[in-house]
Amino acid sequence: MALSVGEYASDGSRADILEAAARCFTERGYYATSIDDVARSLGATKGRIYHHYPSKADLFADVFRVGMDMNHAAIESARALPGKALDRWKKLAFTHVVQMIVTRSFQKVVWEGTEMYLRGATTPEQRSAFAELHKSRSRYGDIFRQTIAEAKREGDMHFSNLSIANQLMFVTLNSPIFWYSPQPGETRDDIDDIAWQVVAFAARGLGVNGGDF
Amino acid sequence: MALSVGEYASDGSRADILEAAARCFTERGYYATSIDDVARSLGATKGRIYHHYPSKADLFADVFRVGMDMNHAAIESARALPGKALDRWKKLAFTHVVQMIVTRSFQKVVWEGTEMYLRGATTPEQRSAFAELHKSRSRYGDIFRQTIAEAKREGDMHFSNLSIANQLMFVTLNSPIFWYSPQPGETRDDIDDIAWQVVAFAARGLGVNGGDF
DNA sequence: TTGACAACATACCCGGTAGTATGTTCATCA
DNA sequence: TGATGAACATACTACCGGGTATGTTGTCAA
Repeated sequence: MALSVGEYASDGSRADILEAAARCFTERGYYATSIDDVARSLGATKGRIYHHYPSKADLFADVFRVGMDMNHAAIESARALPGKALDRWKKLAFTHVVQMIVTRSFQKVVWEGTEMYLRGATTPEQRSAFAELHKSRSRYGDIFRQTIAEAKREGDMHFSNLSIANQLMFVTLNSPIFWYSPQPGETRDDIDDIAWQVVAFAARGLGVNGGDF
Repeated sequence: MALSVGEYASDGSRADILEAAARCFTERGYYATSIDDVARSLGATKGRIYHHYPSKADLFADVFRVGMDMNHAAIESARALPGKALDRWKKLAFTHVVQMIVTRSFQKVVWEGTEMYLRGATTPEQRSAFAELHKSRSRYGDIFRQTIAEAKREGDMHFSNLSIANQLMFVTLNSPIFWYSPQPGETRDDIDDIAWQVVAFAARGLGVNGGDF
């Protein structure tokens, strides 16, 4: 079950800042977003943000952290589901895609933060904080990776190279952060329908037989 | 057949600048890349770059343009191939993926440029130049979109929503720009093998029967 | 030989932005 | 009720980076 941002902020006042920051970073990216932009979108000034966060990078990292925490929490119940790995994967994948859609801002920050870390675009001080976040993201990714490896051993998936298959799966499941935009009058069922199409594409891509479910 | 960057630069001297700019923009992104960075990676100074390009945005746009021109040229021979749409798509998709791998720097700029245009992060002056580039990219995308639509009519593909399927296909075929990195001692065959795995994933995702080819 | 221009390098300006130092207001509690 | 500190706003500084203005060097043509 998805929780609100407030549940992951260290206090209530930070929640608003986090959401505003997530929106700004998503729309313009890290470097093109100024602290004044975030403050303006809150109807406030820099003072408010610097009172809660020591630097722009720390604010960004906190959005990253909350995004990952929400992801871990969302798949918690599906992680240890008994039965076939394929069924567990379907549940995990669907939950993940819905999460990409409904918490899109935070997930784009997770994406950008990961890219920043991987290309080493961080100062030494921030590097350790980013390393921790990246480990959290790796643990999350490994859950999926191990699940599809198991599903392959059980004969329910057919792909040749695990690493490549894993990359293709993730890029597919993550892709709504790039192309999804909320439509007026859209219901939860509409989102579920989109999510299933994404999961179906990934499932077939991974070599699941009769992938239309 | 892929041509070198020099073929697309308006003169020889610009080619080096374009390649250096593509590398820098790819590694750090548009905003985090300074003109001095590009100049330094050339062993030169700003003067050289501003002698050939009026602004940073124009340089970026030219990298974008060259990237798209290379893509159009690469699929030229496969565009009007006779026979089934599915076979045409396989050729197009494979060519595209190889292109993403071997011209990775330029393609990441195309990606970022498209995102910048779509979220309107451009000044009014640049907007018209970017609009032209975006149209070029749309024409390119439509070739694939029409091909999979035709393949579906011919009963060789099975997906529910064309727009979503198209997005998922493209994000899959483009994904090497995010996760591929050249390995020491890698041959053209190795790259072809990776490309086929990507195409196979996309083909199965689009509902091609017996997608292992 | 010289003048003219391309192809740069150097030196400088200036706006924007991260970060800081210093108010100001309000609630809480001894 | 006065003192204290949290939660901000305001005012300021320092620096970085895009862009420009001005040298400098080599080449080539007349």
